[in-house]
Amino acid sequence: MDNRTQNAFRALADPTRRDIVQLLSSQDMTIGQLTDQFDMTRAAVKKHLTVLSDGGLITVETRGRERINRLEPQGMAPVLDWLRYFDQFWDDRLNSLKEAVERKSK
Amino acid sequence: MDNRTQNAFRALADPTRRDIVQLLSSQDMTIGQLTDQFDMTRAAVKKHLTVLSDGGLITVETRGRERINRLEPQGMAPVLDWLRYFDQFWDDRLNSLKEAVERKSK
DNA sequence: TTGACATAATACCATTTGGTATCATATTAA
DNA sequence: TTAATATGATACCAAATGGTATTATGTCAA
Repeated sequence: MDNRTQNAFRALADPTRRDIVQLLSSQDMTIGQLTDQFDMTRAAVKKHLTVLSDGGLITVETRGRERINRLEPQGMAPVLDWLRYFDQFWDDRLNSLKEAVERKSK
Repeated sequence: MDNRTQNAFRALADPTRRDIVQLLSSQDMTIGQLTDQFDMTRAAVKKHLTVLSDGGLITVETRGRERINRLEPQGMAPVLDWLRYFDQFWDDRLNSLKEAVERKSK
């Protein structure tokens, strides 16, 4: 049982959590800042952050009374590894992904 | 609300369903054949197949009294598209993914 | 036509999930 | 020191989820 893979996939299964990941990709944020972006309580956002943390997708740094939530890029690795299992099935949408990465790395 | 993306991520969130996807990647299978691979009832497997179908990851072809479950590679596209959003965050595990695809396409 | 086979559908159940409300804790600033 | 701020923790709830058992439907073969 690969818990890292399971926890990462589980973390990405909820739309609010995927939105949080996108928000954190542009900027580190506190729970308070994140909560402002959603129509739910801070406690609910906190639960989502716990699931994201369990999934290895974010890390938290305490700074004074604030806690900075930060995207952990390596956390996506188990997901990418699992997807690679299906090389032979992917269509050219994956090729465009590949090309985008190539453009970036130039 | 992008239901395709949500349904695909949801479909991949369960370990049994990911196992089913892997099994179907090597061979099309009926429910009966799939059920043999798991320690659960046919009804439970059927539910997972419904979720996978909702997620666009499999298609079903009726052949006589059998129903052949087949992997639908394009179904992974919404997931890949979403992941591409994070180009700038990915580490070299993505590069190795890119390289694997390049090797294949030669 | 009848029985066996392959599957679908439904009702039901325990647990998990996503949310709220409330209370507790720690830090900053006046 | 005390009040405001930022967050954590807990109890609780409704709905979704993952499973079973049971019943129904359609197809193949003798």
